[in-house]
Amino acid sequence: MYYIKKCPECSGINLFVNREKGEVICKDCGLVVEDKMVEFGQEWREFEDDRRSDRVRRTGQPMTYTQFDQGLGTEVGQKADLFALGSKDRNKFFRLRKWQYRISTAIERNLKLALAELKRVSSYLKLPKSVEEEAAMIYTQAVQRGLVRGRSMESVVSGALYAACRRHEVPRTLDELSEASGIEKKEIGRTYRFVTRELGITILPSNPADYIARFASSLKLTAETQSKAVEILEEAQHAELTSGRGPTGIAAASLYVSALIHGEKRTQREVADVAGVTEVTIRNRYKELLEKLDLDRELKKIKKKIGK
DNA sequence: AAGACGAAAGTGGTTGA
DNA sequence: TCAACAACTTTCGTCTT
Repeated sequence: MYYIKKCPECSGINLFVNREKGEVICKDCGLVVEDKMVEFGQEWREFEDDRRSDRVRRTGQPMTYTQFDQGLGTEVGQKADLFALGSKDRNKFFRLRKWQYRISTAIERNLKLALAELKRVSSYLKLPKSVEEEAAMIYTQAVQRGLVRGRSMESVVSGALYAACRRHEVPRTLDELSEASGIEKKEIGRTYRFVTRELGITILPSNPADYIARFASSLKLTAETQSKAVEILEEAQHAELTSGRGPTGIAAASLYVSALIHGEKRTQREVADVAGVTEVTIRNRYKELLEKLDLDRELKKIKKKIGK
């Protein structure tokens, strides 16, 4: 086996190996560099001529939520079963099958459409397969619990994706989801909260550090600046400047300061744009950072250097 | 002229009575 | 269910480079 050191897509250095899923993910751009290294976690094999149903159900694997019926279908009987029934039971049989058909086709139709949309948005954002899979699972559960009723399918898809991103620590901002899906930001936020609450999905508060790599690369900042930003961030967390604040704002401010220190100045506007916050927020965080962590020293040093 | 800074008013969400 | 509240945004005027 060989090791990839740089992301072929964006040349980022933040490659992340997920052993369970057998994936290498670039944390900068979300590209799945290699997702078929080894198929971990799968004990299912094609054995000679077992009947399909036996095989499928022995372990329940492989099962994928990105297929509309998860690779498992349920049917009420086959035509052949009819011959075994009397006429009373035959009516019952037809009724049941009709209901089954109605319910399952409604859900399946919905899932087919929704999963197509989900894949579209996911590939637009270059999300790793594992995230897509998780989002599909969340969506499927949402449909089965009837949570889509009264909401647009697309918004639930976006909400599921957003939740999946958070859980996999490759967060995208609501703005990015919004751009990719064409759904309003607040709508995505609303359904996201609703769905996670109803399904009892717990989401850790997102860590600002997860955003740093991506923001830094779209601002074309060096690796040193990036790691300095992470340091600043950690200090900030230690000084309890982070709780209750929007993670993107903090990530943006850390990057801004770090860029100043390393003489790679970016304007507040540039940083604000990639982070999806306003300059004002950056200023506020920035001010707090300067007050609490005496970064003044470092900044003054830099100023002197430039002054020469 | 562009960027940085800060004040003031508005928005949407959370919380606690 | 409503009001208070904190974070964040929008807008705009002023200062700095």
